[in-house]
Amino acid sequence: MSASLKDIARTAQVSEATASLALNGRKGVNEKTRQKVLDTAKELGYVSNGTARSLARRKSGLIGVMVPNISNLFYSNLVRHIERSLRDMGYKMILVTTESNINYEKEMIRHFVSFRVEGAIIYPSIKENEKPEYINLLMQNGIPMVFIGNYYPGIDAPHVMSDLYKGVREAVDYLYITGSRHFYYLGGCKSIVSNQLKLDAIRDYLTERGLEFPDDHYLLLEHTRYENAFIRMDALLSSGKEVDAVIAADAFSALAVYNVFQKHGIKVPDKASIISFDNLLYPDVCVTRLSCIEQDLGSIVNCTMQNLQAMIQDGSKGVSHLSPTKLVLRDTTKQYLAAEKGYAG
Amino acid sequence: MSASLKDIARTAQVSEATASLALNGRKGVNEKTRQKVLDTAKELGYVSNGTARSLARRKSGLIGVMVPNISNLFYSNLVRHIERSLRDMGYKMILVTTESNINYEKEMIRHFVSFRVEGAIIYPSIKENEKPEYINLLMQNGIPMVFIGNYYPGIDAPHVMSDLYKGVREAVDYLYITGSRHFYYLGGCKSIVSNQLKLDAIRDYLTERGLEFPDDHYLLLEHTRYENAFIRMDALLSSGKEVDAVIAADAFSALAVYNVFQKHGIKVPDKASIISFDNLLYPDVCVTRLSCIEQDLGSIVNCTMQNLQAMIQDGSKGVSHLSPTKLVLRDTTKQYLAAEKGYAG
DNA sequence: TTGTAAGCGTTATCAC
DNA sequence: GTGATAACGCTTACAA
Repeated sequence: MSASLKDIARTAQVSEATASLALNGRKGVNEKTRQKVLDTAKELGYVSNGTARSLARRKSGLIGVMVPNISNLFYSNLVRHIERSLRDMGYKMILVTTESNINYEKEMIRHFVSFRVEGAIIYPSIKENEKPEYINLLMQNGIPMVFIGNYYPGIDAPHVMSDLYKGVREAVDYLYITGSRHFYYLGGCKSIVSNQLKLDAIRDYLTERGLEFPDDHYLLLEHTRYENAFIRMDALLSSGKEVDAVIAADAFSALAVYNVFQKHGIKVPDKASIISFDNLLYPDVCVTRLSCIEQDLGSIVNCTMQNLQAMIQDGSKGVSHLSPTKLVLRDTTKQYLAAEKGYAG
Repeated sequence: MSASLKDIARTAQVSEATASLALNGRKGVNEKTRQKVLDTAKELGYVSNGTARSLARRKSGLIGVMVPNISNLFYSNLVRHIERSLRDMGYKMILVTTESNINYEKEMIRHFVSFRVEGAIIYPSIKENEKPEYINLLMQNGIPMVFIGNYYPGIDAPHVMSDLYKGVREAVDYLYITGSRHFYYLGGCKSIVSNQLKLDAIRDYLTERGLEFPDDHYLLLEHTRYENAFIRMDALLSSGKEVDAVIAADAFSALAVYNVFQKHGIKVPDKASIISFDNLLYPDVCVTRLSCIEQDLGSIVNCTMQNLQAMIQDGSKGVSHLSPTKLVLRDTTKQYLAAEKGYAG
């Protein structure tokens, strides 16, 4: 069906070996023969068989990238950054998604191993993942991996992510200074490290100020999305609870919160403030211009890549890294002190 | 480094052949030997080498999927649908993006061929693509392909996409009936079929009604996104042009248009209507609840998959299909006649 | 039921 | 510079 090296060799009247050398631009082959080989290759529409090459070279030129899904702007932007780096580095990407399903995640790890990726970048998202040891399959097969955005405790691999604890503390500090006292957090399961870090940051800060952060101020969102957030928040306000600060794990739930405040006649930011994560939606298309904790995808990806490259080349262990976040203040937080603290608008 | 079939064979004291048969669940192998093989495989942490398997079987189990990018909700949703189907069908997906760069697109086609994908699903996005023949590389290598969402004229492959012409006509009809006379279209380059279809639909309808649709009523957006749309629209209104109907190629530019109308004190939908494509953003998080032409991703993907499967199995040619769109009326169009025409809110 | 051996399409190590 | 030839790790006739 498709032309093989053998076909080229036969047509160009050289051995397969020379044909291979010529096609791979190796030195030590007569310029004329090279030209002949290249010409017949083009003529026959030859495309080298990557499968066979991977096998022979014991190198696939592939990097596995695993994210929960790509219909989420955060992940898709992350992937875009990764893809660009990978292109620059001369790798091809194998992108897979897990839908936060542990069986898919396991399957995809095997997929990576099966195709002998040279490295793996993994965004972990399985909650209550008691035994994430299946991840070790990579290392057992000599495949370097780095966690991005999050990590599974107990797995001996470096992680590169935002300094969420610090970022949330900074946000809580700003909210506290501007008068908020009744804090709520809307987000995912705390068995996931990133959520735990955010909760800890809130609780620690408030505790230091002699305030409480009761368990029921943590609204667990199964899918941290609009409807769910709206319903939970609406119920909360209808029950008469006082709430003047909400930190939401994503923009859609934050906007849901805003709409609920509107519905209940609570002025934002006068009576209540909202801070969300990420800064990926055009602020001007939204019902309100959200204040948010922006993550530096570029730096996260850069650091991940450096790690991975070092691990692949030197066989080094790699080193975890926390990337600073940036508090972006817009219309869902009070303006008080904004200038002095140096927060960007 | 990683255990191979040979290792298993040696440890389990059988030949490689039997080990292979056992691992692949083939019949004709003693239950005891099978168990022994399976056990040692698990023990050694064996993962079969997909590269070698592809080579030996002359089948990769891979389907190539190519989209312009994944940071766009339309594409990422499309991919999510595709991925699910592929999983059900037992294929693995190789997802690549082109950033609408013709060199990347060519490179990725070769990538597909190189790894001998069993089929390819391609969302074409290169404008002014004079010579899209490089796409034929797939067919030349016996790889069935189907265009999704759009197509390159002149390439002999089926396409599955929305019936954009009909969808836009329906929208224009609604706008006309509700009083609009000065139509504008904001979107991508008309060298791309999908844009051409939309423009034709508008022009044809208006011509039939004895109205004009001058060339400068088509605002070409390089990247059909917020800022660009805002600037163009703002300039237009500032120049004093009358505009009472805008069809925008995506939600972000539609929302930009809305903001521009607001800025100029033009009431939407009283004085001007806006209809965008896609229905992927929660309407309630936006500055206004957009009316839109919704595409049926599910049906597009289903049809694509059926085509591809038939082409792979029977070697059939595949057949193009246009999937109906749905006009969703919300707050950027007048309510007149909405009920009678049976349009959903 | 099991083993032998010939591929699959490359690359890499040698001689020549 | 070039050409045999042996890997690479698996599948699959065909024998045994």
